[in-house]
Amino acid sequence: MDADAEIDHDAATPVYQQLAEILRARIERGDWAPGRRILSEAQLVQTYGLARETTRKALRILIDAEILVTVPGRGTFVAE
Amino acid sequence: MDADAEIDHDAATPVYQQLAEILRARIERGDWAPGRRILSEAQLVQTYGLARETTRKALRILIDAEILVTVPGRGTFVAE
DNA sequence: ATAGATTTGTTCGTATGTATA
DNA sequence: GTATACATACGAACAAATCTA
Repeated sequence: MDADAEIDHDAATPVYQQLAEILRARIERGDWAPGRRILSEAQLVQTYGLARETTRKALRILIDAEILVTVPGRGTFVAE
Repeated sequence: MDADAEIDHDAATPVYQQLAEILRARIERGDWAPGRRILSEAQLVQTYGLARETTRKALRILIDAEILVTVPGRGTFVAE
């Protein structure tokens, strides 16, 4: 999945997996350095035109992979 | 929506839309004149028994309609 | 002058209901 | 029937701006 790819609602791959791969690619590309805060859930919802739950499902994948860390009230950060 | 109406959690209309209409009616009735500060979010939460997010969603509708204006640290005001 | 309270702004956490593929 | 996706709603915490004692 390319970092600049857009969400394809008709694709066989679930939307939340697509978003997870897009974000993973953006992090690998260096859009956000380790320790930096990425887009908020609300911003991701707006940017990619998805529901919040779907966005969170994508984030969950990267959190489980220890690529991201979330901090309540602060945001979501690239793991260091 | 009447200015004295109460929130109906079982109605088809979302709660935040109900509150927006109640507040719109109260403003039209003259509960607060243009330029005056309305209830704070915390007071609205208490008065109508809603979550803050729901209250803010109602306010957002009236802000987008240019009926209300918010000022950080000061409050929410009727547009002039 | 500053410490605390108030108020809006932002953010993640959780749960439920509905619709669709 | 299950997984996916969206919308709504409540909860909790942190932050910044403003006002007051």
